[in-house]
Amino acid sequence: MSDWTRDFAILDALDEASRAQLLTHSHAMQAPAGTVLFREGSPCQAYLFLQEGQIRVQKVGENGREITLYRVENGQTCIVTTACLMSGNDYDAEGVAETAIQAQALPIPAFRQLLASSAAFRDFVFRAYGSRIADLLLLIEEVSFGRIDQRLATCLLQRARGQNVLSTTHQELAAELGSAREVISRQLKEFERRGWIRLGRGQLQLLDSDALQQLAGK
Amino acid sequence: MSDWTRDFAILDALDEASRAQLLTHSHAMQAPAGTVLFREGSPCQAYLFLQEGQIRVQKVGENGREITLYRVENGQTCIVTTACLMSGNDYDAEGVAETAIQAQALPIPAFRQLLASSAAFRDFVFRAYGSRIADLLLLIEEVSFGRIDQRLATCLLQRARGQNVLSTTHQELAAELGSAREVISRQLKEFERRGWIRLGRGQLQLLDSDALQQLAGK
DNA sequence: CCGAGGTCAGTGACTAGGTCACACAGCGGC
DNA sequence: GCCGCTGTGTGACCTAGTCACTGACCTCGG
Repeated sequence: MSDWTRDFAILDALDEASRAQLLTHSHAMQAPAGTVLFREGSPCQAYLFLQEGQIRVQKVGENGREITLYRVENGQTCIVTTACLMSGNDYDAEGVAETAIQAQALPIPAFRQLLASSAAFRDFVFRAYGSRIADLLLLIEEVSFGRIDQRLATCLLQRARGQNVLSTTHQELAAELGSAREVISRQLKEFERRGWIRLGRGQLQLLDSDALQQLAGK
Repeated sequence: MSDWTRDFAILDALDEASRAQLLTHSHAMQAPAGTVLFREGSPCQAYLFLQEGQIRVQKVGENGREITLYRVENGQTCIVTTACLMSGNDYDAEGVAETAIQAQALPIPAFRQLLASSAAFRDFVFRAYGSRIADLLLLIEEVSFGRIDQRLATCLLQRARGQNVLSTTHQELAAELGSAREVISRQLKEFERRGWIRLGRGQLQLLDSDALQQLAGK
């Protein structure tokens, strides 16, 4: 068994006994892209350390509209899972693997035990948890008070990550922002009219990132 | 010093040593109604057990619009505070005493120490924390996908708590829901037109709670 | 190669909700 | 009574979401 804990920078401070516990009690798991890892109402069984891939956590409304709450990436853990573990409630959001994923799962009893025995582990868990709450509050602020064009611009820049072509559908962007496909289509059309982007089926090219940046940062 | 820990049902399971620690390290504090307990950017210094009164935690947008995130009531603790304590970040929301409050404050070092030494204390903290996350997710869902008339109806019933007259302004209701005063005024007018409520300056009377209930529960 | 069916995007008409500007009513203090 | 403050009402306008429908492109099977 390789010592995957070394890949989690924040576990550096972990004492050797706790590290050993973590290694013996956790088990590797993987899932292909598209797997629904949990949905609303599922019970929560293990604490997850994500080693490879990306998980999108979202809320789905009755009318079918979706909104992405946050993403879990390499070396992170899932806050909703943590919340469920700690409160003992079922999941109240949905988690989907966006790419193939590779993770380590730590079952509840071992999780509780480690939480009790290791200050460093507690610190890791809490720090991750606390900073995600901040993200959720920010999301509430944006959804409540933000403009959709601004949020869309931000979203495009985030997804592009320096690249200037990104492959995605209007529907996906809408689900990301909790908006409707038509609204996104119209906004993108407007961006194109202004010469900021070029639209294509299933993809879109950034022509003027600076303009987007300026809109996003307003 | 009276043993206020007895007032917190969930602290029942606390062992005597931890209880004694809690008592010696915490100090009483109070504040009159309207006090701003913390705002965005304030550092967080203590874990709070609210003994008396009510705290509203809200986000304030740039344009001055507000939205209530949740309330802390008798015998509860403040999740954002917990999050800040655990992650070490500053507050990213604002807390206002809605009534005069009486609380016990537990400074960070003692908080961390108790978290380390007492499983029961950990359980208390986590359980409170986890269930509040669920509230936040629900709020995101409502703000993103919910209808304002429905949310307003729910809000009226909650505030009324069985009474049929409640004293509040349209502005306050708007701040509660993260909406605009005019929107709330118009909705209330519509409710009145339907004979569900009667409007008065600074107050409002519920005439047909059942109708509101039905709208709220749809 | 062609057509069927699926996915993706575009569009007009309409509704819900938020913004702005302003009028006016109730109410307390002088 | 008059002033000034707070709370409410309202019309015009704008942004965002909904609904219904069209057409473009893509793949796959015949």
